[in-house]
Amino acid sequence: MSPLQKDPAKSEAIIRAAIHIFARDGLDKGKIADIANEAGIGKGTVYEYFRSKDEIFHAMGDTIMSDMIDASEKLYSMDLSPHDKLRTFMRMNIEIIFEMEDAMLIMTEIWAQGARAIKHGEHPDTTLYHASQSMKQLVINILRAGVMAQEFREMNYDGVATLALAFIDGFVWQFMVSTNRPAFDRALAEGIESFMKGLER
Amino acid sequence: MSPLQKDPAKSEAIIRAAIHIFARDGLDKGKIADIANEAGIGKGTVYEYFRSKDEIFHAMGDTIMSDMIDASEKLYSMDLSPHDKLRTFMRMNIEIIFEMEDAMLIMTEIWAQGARAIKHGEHPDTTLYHASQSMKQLVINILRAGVMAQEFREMNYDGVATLALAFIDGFVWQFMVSTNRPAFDRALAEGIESFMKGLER
DNA sequence: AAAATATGACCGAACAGTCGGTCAGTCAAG
DNA sequence: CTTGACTGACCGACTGTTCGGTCATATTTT
Repeated sequence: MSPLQKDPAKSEAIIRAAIHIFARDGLDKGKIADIANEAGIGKGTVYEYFRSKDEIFHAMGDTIMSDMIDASEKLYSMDLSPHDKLRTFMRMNIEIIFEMEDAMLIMTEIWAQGARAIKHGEHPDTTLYHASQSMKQLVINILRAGVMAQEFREMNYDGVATLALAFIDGFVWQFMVSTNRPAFDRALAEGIESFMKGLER
Repeated sequence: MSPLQKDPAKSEAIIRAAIHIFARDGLDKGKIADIANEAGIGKGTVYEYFRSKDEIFHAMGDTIMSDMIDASEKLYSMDLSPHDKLRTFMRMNIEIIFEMEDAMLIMTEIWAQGARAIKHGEHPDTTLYHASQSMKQLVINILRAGVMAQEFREMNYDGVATLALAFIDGFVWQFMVSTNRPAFDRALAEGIESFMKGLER
């Protein structure tokens, strides 16, 4: 289950290649052969580092999510008023996700798989679940600080945090099929303002 | 390209079966044989009605999107104040999408495919594109009426409409991996209130 | 130092399972 | 008898995984 040992640099190269290939071709259509090729190694070698295609999915998901959480936590620890922190958090999160274009497409598929697993009564991928919980907690902390500081109105924290995350997800989502970048930027600015306005006292 | 003729009832049965099977197993893993079986016909007969698996995807996408737009337009034509109409529109849209659980999972994959197509410089599935445009237009119409009636503040319509749709998408999205229905309902109520508050004059 | 030996990372040809799509034949209707 | 809807056994392309063998490097022996 845990990644096999050997050269960790090669293991990373495989993950990097996998992210590129799977984003381009999809989780099912992406071929191990192409990943090996992109990583500059033989097909057989991939199996020296990962037991199966599925294990690559998981390792890839872990990498992506921890990158995302790291970036969020960096934002979170910036020294800003709750108001500015939340505004920045949302804008930058969207931009980070957007820059990780490849990762974004993969997360979409993994998320869909998770939803399917839940429908089947199975356990969803726990990495994904924990990541989204920890993102929500970050937002709740900002909101709570804002209410303390009397910058925001009283609110149901969980509800507003869900709104904020829904907003982030949804915007990225919409963006994926948007070809008009300037219009998107304007929409984002207005969207954030409108959201912030809903938090005023 | 257009669906072959013959018995239209059977054609619909195939689409219905396809929606169920593809939602359960994913677009790639879903087997034609299973669809045929679920529709109560032989595998070969499927190919009397559709030329390929891909043509089934398209027909299925068309069916789902037109169902969704029909439902939205019904909401849109209700006789309510802009304020109530928007609130209702958002809540009911989320509930509609949520009830079409199978469709939701399929749309996710089709959307991801569209995003991939755009990245490749190809044309995305036009059905999806037009559908999302027409949803946005519906929201813009409501917003504009609200500003006319002095119920809403002045705003950038496109931006706020994008926010509203992002909110709907994102909420559904979050919900797909949520197992706690009551908490979700509370979050939804708070989310909508917060959103509406952002539109006040 | 040089030769002999051992190690294990690396490789890609071959294998085996899976499905989308085909088609020769069956069957029912007119 | 003719037509055409229907069927499922079959084909072949595709690709995840395996595995026997290669080779660069490290270690031991002489």
